[in-house]
Amino acid sequence: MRVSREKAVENRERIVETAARMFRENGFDGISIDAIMSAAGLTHGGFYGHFRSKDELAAEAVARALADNVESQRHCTTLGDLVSGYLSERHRTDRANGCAIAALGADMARQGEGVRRGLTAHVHAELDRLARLPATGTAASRRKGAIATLAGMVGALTIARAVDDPALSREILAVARDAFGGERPRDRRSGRRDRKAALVRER
Amino acid sequence: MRVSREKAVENRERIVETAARMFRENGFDGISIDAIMSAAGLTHGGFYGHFRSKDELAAEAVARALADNVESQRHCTTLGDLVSGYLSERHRTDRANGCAIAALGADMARQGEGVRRGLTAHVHAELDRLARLPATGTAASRRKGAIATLAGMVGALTIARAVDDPALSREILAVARDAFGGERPRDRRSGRRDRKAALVRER
DNA sequence: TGTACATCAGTGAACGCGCGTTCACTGATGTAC
DNA sequence: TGTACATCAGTGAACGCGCGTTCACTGATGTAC
Repeated sequence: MRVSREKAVENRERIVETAARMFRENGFDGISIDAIMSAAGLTHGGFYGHFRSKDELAAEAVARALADNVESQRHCTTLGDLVSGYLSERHRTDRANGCAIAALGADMARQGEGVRRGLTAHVHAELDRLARLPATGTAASRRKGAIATLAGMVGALTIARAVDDPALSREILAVARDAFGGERPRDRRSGRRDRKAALVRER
Repeated sequence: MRVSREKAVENRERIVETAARMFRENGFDGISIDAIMSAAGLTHGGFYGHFRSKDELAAEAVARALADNVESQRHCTTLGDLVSGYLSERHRTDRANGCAIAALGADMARQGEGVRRGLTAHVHAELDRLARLPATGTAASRRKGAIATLAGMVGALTIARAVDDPALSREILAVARDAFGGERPRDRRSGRRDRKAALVRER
């Protein structure tokens, strides 16, 4: 049964949103077109009216997921806020709505052109954003800091999720929050650079 | 046709080794039992004489891969050596023989008990090892450093592999090498803490 | 040590299932008059 | 504005394929005498 053009656009939108969540939760190979379409309230047969292949949907879904990630970090005004949110227990648990890099990780490298292009653009943008947050330092040093911070966040979240031991998982998140500039709730006042410097000095 | 007990043990061994490489290269879902058995020089029918399921092989293969990772890092006497090797272009390219955490990343969290238990044990051991490498610092600060270093290495390698832009990929590896204590070939003499401190100071 | 037989590692066909994809069809929407 | 018809978004059955897994069979190995 035909549906209004407006409704069709909404349906397509809902498929992409649903896929963006389900791919992050289950991985690219862990979820079928049928399951995505069902979750979007449609049947699988209509899929190819919207997309040429599962790969094409994957590319759009990853782009959407990454755009949502940027949007949900928009309220963070300091690096500390951003890192604390990223390395929170909540983010560890909520894979479906969290960072697509950490959720799809190594599988990204095995995906098609579309997915990888979207990811690359996002990494460029995210590094620019992270480099703009600190108030001090040269452009070069801030870029280096941005790369180290992004790598640390993605790695810590990936390991914290993979590990089977809740105490170790919590420890990894807490230490990484500290090391990569996150602020603890009770301690919002002190700046990031102090704690980071302190950690390094301790070594 | 039957085969000597000795040969059967060798065959099983070869299946695990082959799987350890192929899973890292292609992901858990990206490679079939048939493909693994063929690569090991056998036919798929014999598989269930050695393992109860693909999951069971995955658990053994991951354990093997992680043990190989430890073995191949045994010659590293300084943190700098270890980090430089981990964040090298060679390691980025050679997924099949590299770090299993970076190669299987987010998929680990979606695997069964066996895989995750093996990974958890490895992370504990690897953190202990990393914490023993620096000559100075308290036990607590060295453990924190170990966690930050492991997270940074895994994240940097994951992103460097996923990204579509060779220049960005190289930059991420180079900066992470610097930030997480790797030493550049031309500069082996200066210790890790100096450069790390320098980077932080710049900020 | 040699012989006869039981064992069992490996083979290849087969099974059932779920997947990505295709397609004839339906019926509400959009359009031409 | 109302009517008749063309369009096409969505449906559900079907296709072909590859997967994990099973199984009857083979023939070399291991063992009992």
